Amino acid sequence: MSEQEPAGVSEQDWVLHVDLDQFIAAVEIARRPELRGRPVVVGGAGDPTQRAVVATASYEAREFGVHSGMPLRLAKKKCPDAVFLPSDAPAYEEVSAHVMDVLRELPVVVEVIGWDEAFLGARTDDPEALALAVRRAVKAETGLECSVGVGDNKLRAKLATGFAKPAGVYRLTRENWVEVMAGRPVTALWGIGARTAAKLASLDVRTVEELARADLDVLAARFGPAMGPHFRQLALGAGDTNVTATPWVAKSRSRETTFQHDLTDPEEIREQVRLIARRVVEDVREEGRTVVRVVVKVRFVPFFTYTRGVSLDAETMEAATLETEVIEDAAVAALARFEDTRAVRLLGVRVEFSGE
DNA sequence: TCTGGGGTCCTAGGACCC
DNA sequence: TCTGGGGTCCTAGGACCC
Repeated sequence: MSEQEPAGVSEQDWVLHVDLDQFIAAVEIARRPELRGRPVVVGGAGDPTQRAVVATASYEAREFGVHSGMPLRLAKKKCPDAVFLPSDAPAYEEVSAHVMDVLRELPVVVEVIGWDEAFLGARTDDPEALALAVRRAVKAETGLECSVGVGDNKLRAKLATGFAKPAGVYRLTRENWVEVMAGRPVTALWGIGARTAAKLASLDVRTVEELARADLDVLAARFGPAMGPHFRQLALGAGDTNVTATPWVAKSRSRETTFQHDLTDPEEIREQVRLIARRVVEDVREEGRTVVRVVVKVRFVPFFTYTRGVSLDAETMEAATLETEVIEDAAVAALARFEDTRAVRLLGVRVEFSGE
């Protein structure tokens, strides 16, 4: 008893990544139990004849090849018997907030990174036990299943969750990184998508292992001084370990609309931009932040997307915080910088805030 | 695969300055 | 006016993520 307890000697810092399983579909099924076991597809207004895409498909719908980002029309073709539901953002936000509160009850630092995802920072000698405690608490308090990745940094924890799904726990660290990841395609990494993968393939780099061995100068020449070396770091499994509970502050806020029918009348296009600008102003009015720039996005038929922006001078900025019309006028001024007369399928307005 | 909506970060090129 | 070299800021586009 005289010996001092070697407190903390066997403990180390861990990053856990929690991801709710088929979150949006799960929320819908929770409030309509009769949907359990059926293919459920949530997205847009819930009408598969409209221009919209899948937000989330239930596991049953995924069996038919339906997945996030797929046009509803195509989802309907692949799975005619699926139940199509409209996306109900406020409902998901509410459930999400509840889940995050449950996580904050645990002895961890919670960093929210999306509706259905969070990193947890913890000091423990048994991260799997903690992960199971997370799963039990979320299930008990919200009825939702989640998967938990255990890692020695954020990248590995995030990727581990993919192997944990559904409703499981998986550990990915420097110990098993090579064994698990080396042979996988580079798109398995968080931050490398199809475009980058295609460019890498032209350098004869296709797997994680090949990227880890790739020449730094070649990568830098192809992808720039920051991204090139960054990609190789990803392939080595290197990543940030800092989990912070500091609330996220948006740098910009936007709204955009894809029209069911293309717009061709310039007057109507201006009116729609004003309407969208007003919606953005409503979103941000309460926050009282200084808007420094207003950017309009136009997607012409068939799918050419451009942006034009106007920066506000000091005087206008001051007025903008008080007068919604100032933002509207700025948006119309930005729109006027487009010279195209092609039909428009999407309009968007984004406001950027000052750095303070 | 006729391709949503809301965000972030990086890069390239031009303007401008010394 | 045949014309360097650097630094910084701004803008638009691209890529990625959920």
